[in-house]
Amino acid sequence: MFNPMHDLGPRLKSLRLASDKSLREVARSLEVSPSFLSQIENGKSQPSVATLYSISRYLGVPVDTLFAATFDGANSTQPSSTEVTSRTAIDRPTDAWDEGGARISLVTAQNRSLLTMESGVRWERLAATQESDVNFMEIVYEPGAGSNASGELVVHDGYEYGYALDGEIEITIGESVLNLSKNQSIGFDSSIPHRFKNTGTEPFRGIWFVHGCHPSK
Amino acid sequence: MFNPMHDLGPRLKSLRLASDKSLREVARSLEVSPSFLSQIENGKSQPSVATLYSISRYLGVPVDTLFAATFDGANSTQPSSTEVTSRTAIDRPTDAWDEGGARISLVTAQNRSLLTMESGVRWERLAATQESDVNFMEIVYEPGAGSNASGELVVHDGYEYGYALDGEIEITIGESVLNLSKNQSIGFDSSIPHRFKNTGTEPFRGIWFVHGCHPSK
DNA sequence: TCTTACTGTTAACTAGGAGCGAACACTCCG
DNA sequence: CGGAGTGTTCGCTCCTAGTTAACAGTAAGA
Repeated sequence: MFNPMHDLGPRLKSLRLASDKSLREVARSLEVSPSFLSQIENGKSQPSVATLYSISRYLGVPVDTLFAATFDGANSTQPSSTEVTSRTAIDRPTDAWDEGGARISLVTAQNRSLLTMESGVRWERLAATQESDVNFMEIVYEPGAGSNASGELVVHDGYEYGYALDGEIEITIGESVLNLSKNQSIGFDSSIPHRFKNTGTEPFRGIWFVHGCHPSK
Repeated sequence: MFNPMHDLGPRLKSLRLASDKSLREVARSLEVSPSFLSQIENGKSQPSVATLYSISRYLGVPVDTLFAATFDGANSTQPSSTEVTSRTAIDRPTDAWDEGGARISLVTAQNRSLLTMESGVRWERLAATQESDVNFMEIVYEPGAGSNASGELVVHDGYEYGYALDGEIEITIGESVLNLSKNQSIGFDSSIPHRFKNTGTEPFRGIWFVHGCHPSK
């Protein structure tokens, strides 16, 4: 299980050193004891929320940046050890449909192109334009359904954007696992290994936008 | 002395309510007792840093936005607490917001950046990623509102994609005038002169995706 | 009406750790 | 040799994070 705190102390320490402040100096300003500050920096103790807040404010750093994997920070989540998946199923939505070719494309619920996967995942194309490396679609994940059966993470070029219409879905991106629920939206760099899984009891429905951004094309 | 925590509970509560979750449901997911969560929400108790972190991650909100006064300084991470801007008119949504810069960006109804135009048009940013020429947003056109007051057609680079959530909107693209209504979607080449206008009696709400595709950047 | 299953809230309690002071070992300077 | 910095560790106290249990209220059946 991932612990967001395991790196907090060292980060605080390096921040303090970077601003060239002594431990006692900081302690005095924050009205805590030097010993306690030391314990925090060495992970031997953990501050209360109020203390953490005052420390981070003193150091001029948003609290979120102090956590190991902040989902909205500019953190360097690397592909690292994650192996790339097999291409049996369709990893890249961009490959899913033939080119549309229209300059304008209006789609109703009735005339959508439908793509059903065996795993309880459905994609319905929401627009068919000339752009080949773009996919605008409604996706449905039945309860228990996941990006791919094996549960591996997926990597591809470009960016991905989603908006949740109904239900809830668990999204794993790099180190972070987060839940997207109704009216929430997300955007992320698809080169970070990711996976979706509906862990709930009702179907998840969302508007999805995936584009490959290959300027050379 | 200013206490950053004095408003934390209510904020958590409103966020939970907004995502339509029961107190017990959240408590179960976070593996804390419902009673404790209630105490936190009512300011009768304060969470540990770890608990606060898991709560905020569960609700999809950066920790910093939970504090009453996010400190000033150039390094405030996120759009955080809905900043309201008002500008005369912006033709190209791509120019609307500053760069977000995150590789992953989760946005809830509460922490969206909001952009209000006087003409009854509202844009709420749904994701702030590193991509500069991309905009993923929820747009609202009040009855009678149009792309711009004068009713001129707009031209810009790239493509535009939309999905109608509520209401109906009249879209003029080149020679064609078409109506987009609930659950319908559209995609078109933005270099064709276009214009939106809500000719109905109820507000139009939609998910919009605009990208400029300027490889030269 | 009387259950059953939710909702959120409060009281009483406990165990663990937030935070302290004091002593520690070290370096640099006069 | 002081003294004045630096950061670290030990042992303790007391507060509070987090618990269980009971509470009151509402909505849906039977």
